[in-house]
Amino acid sequence: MHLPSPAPIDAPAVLDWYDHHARSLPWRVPPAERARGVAPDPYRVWLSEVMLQQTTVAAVKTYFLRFTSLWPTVFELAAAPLEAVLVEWAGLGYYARARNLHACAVAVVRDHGGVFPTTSAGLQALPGIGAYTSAAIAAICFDERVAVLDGNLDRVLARYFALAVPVREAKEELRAALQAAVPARAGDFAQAMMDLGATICAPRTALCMLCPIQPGCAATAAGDPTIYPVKPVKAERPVRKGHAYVMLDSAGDVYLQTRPDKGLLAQMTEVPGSDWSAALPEPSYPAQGAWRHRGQVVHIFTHFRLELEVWSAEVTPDGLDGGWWAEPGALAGEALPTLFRKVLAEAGLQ
DNA sequence: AACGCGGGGTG
DNA sequence: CACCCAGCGTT
Repeated sequence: MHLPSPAPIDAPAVLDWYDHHARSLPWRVPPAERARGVAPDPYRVWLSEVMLQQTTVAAVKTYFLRFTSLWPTVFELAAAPLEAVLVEWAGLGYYARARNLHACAVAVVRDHGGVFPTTSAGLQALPGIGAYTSAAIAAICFDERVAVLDGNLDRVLARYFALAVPVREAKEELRAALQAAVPARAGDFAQAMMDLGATICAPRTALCMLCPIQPGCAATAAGDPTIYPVKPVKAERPVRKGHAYVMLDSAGDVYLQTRPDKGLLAQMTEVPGSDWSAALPEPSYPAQGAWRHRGQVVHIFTHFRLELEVWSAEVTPDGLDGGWWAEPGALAGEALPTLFRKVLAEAGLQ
């Protein structure tokens, strides 16, 4: 429909390129070892894939090493308290992933004897594993011949086919075109295509002279590949404003509490604050004290910009309920998202 | 099908 | 600044 009688993707050329130029990554089995029969550990592949959802390789590396050091197998991760997983995940974002990660580990141990399912369909039934992640694990670990389609591939394929509409409107056509190209070395092919997107066919640059599928690329033939993928119309980012209250007791400990079970930053740790709204509310201090305005923290979420006024005071802890007092030196061990680490820093802590 | 959901790297 | 990243679950 949207694809003009495309040239098939040259999988042998892609694999040959991968054999020489694969990125070395902590969770990856290099192609030479894979050829000798070394199989990737599904636990490590799964963990890396969940961390890599909407997250860059550079950001994931340290978290991956930390997690695999603390919890080398799915059994240790399943036995860990959810709170410990959230603490370690803090800073990586999209915290539903951490809750689903733990739930998935528990399910694999409880329902599958600690062995991950070996098909994309079986994997997709687990928490936090969707179309992309199930395909990626099945291909990389078990060479299931399934199309592995992520954001990198959206871009590579949109260029290869000079796709005239936003990717969302042609997703299944792209999937079918990719599926038709998947070779027996399905795992290496999937990783090769993603490496291609990350290192050659990058968002702002396209090093077409190095690309193994340049001969069939419609965008290169037409001129400038970087005009693809066509962007959908973008929504404006609204501003929300609010207050954050950093309370200290006479010992210098800071008052923390847990956010609600659902919504933004669910179940993570915070300092008390106001609602966030388009107009800045009047301050409403949660306890008596000599409140001082410490400054403003600006934090960009995907769908809005947040401006928080940061206040601090030494208070008498009357009427406070549900939270706890933390020593400033122990804040690293709290499940604090980056937003609230900025707030605490603005108030002079950590 | 559209939306909510973090944070950091990059140009 | 804007853009985008090895997406998923909910509605």
